Amino acid sequence: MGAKAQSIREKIISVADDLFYRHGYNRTSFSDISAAVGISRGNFYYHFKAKDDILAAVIENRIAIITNVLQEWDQQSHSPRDRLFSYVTMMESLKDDIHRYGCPVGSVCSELIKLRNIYHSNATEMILLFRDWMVIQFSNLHYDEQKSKQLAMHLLSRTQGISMMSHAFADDEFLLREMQQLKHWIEAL
Amino acid sequence: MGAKAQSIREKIISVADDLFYRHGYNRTSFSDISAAVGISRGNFYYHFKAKDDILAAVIENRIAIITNVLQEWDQQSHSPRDRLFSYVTMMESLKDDIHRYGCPVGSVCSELIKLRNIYHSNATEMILLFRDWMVIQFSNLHYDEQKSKQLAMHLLSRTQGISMMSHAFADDEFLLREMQQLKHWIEAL
DNA sequence: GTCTATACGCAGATAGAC
DNA sequence: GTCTATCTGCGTATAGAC
Repeated sequence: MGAKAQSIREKIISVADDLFYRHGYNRTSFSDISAAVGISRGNFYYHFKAKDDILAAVIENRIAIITNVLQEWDQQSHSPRDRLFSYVTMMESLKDDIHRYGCPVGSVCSELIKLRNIYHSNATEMILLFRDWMVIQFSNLHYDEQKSKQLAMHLLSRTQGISMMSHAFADDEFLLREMQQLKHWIEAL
Repeated sequence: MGAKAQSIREKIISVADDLFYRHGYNRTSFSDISAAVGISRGNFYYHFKAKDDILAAVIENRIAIITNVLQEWDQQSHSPRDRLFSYVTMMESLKDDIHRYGCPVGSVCSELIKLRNIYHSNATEMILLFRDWMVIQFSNLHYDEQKSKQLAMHLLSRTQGISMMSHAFADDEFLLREMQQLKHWIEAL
């Protein structure tokens, strides 16, 4: 960490992450990744034995990033409501990307589940990071464990649905309007 | 219509529809479809020139089916609320399939958008059939056109999110609980 | 109409030179 | 470590026999 330049391996991961998100895992070939990184296809296998290995590294990397973000939100605010607001605010700030490519977490998960990829459970684990974090926030709002879990699943399904519809249709106002509703929902809890 | 036996063409369409839904468009090969239909791969091209042609036919077929369903709901009830209930009830009855394979409409749409498939707009048209029908129901509940459209998009995004989360996680109660909430939401309109 | 045989291209993966 | 050359398998698509 703190290195001036990314290692090749790190560069592959960040490029692959971007391409997996924008084009999907299946549509992203070794040629695509190696061309974007600026290395030959053959060189690839020095760093990763197989395509799934890159996927595993990408997911691992994302899990680390998500974990860090959740910690930051915890530090930035001690009110459960404000923390939940941070999540919604993040989704708002991603609105252009979501509109173009879908939810960064959800779209990859959906694809991997359908592909029956061996790492699909690693992918869904990303969502579970958010869910478990949300459960804590709702618990701190004095809901019991069962209810907190239900509320977390509800909030996640809301944002997933909003992302999907925003991705499928060109309605600029839609995402922001729905996120505003979610903020009111959080306030009223 | 009313034929005792499906034509080969019709059988290909219904088999392809099923496989596209359960395994996704990309993962479904000509071999898969022809094996399921019981014909040779070569024979395939007598009925459809290319894979995209089957997709187009599948979507066209679905659009016809959806149109019929919406008409049925219109005939079965004259109350806008009851009609909207029909939609939610349908989603409830599909809960096992949704859990296993995702929303029959949404999952294919999401995939085709990501694939940048030329027929992705035909696919999203399926969702628009539902949306426009919902807009009529909300209008009949005396909402203005803009608000009706927003409510329709809201309802669709809710069901899409519920489908996605139900598909991603093995929570049997989740879908039914959320659909119940949607019914309350419709009642309170 | 339905079949078999085959062409073609692409993506994943390997071997070996440098 | 990075490259070029090459292999293999699969999926789409075509040709032509029956």
